[in-house]
Amino acid sequence: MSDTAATFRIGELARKADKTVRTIHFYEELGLLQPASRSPGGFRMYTNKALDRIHWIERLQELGFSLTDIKQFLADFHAHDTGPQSMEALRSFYAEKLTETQSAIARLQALEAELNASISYLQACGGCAVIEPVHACAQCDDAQHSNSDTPRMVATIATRPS
Amino acid sequence: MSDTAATFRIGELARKADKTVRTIHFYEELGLLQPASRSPGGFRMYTNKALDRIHWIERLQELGFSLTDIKQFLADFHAHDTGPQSMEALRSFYAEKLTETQSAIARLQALEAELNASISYLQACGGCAVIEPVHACAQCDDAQHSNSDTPRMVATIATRPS
DNA sequence: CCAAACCCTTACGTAAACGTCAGAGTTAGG
DNA sequence: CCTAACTCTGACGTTTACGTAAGGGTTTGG
Repeated sequence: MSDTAATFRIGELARKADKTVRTIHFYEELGLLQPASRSPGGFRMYTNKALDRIHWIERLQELGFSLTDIKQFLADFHAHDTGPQSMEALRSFYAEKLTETQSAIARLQALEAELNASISYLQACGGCAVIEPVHACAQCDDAQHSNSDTPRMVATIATRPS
Repeated sequence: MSDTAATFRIGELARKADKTVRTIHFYEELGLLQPASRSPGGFRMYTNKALDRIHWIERLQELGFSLTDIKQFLADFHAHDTGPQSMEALRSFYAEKLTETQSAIARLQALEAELNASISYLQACGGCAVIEPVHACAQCDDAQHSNSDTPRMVATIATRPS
């Protein structure tokens, strides 16, 4: 939690958070972030809490939430009467995303494996003497890449745009 | 690689690929997928190769490619004169995405850890007797969750929308 | 040969997450 | 007090990946 209750204007917040001013305006339009106060002239004034909030939003976006998901959650969160109820809402919100995150990881790892297989298969193409365009590769049975089948991610593309 | 050179119309392809007809039209507009032929009356006719191609597109989308990225790659791929050159393009294309995939996995794993920490911290809130709204939780120092600091993803939100 | 089910092309619509003016007011430094 | 730099509130523009609808032809089973 960033301390020091100093307040600053939107431009500085934008710099600190590495967002554009427009983005911060936009978050406010969605109800995701309010300035701590306004200057006499009407400028939005923020504290470091706003920074934390923005980082939190970033995290949730990385987890695959849309901004309106987040807005929706914030509404739910504050709709409860007691702290424990709100916290339980937060917990189940996170719990749900945890399982989604885990399956996302699994999917990416599967893709990683496919990429690795494809890459090592393709490595052998470097030593190939074929001078024809790539369609010829469809019938390739060069001993170079002998052991395994052609990976799907290679086989599929080495054919003319059908 | 799906075999049997039977050809079918776009509706069947859509069913097999679990896409809408519009999506397949759209892929064609982008140059990602051409029908193998047209019926006398002008209907698009496809073979199972189209299915493979669609699956390939799906994979790349999961890897974070936009459809225009894919279009761009296909252009590059076919722009080479020899098979080995094209294959090298494919290899470096995949190699680049491999590292991105790996860091994506790392990021998600970090998020997974944060979620786990937050969830187990929040578990303790169930036994809390506070009846006030959630802002009271900001000063919580209940012995329930004694050991660790409040996780960032909890601390940030347990404060009023500032 | 007839109708239901499909498909064609053309073209405008949509949601998300901002980008980009425009015209006017506000602050901070000198 | 003046000016450069910043901010304000609209409000329309942009990209991606399709959705949806219109006004037609095409296929195929009976």
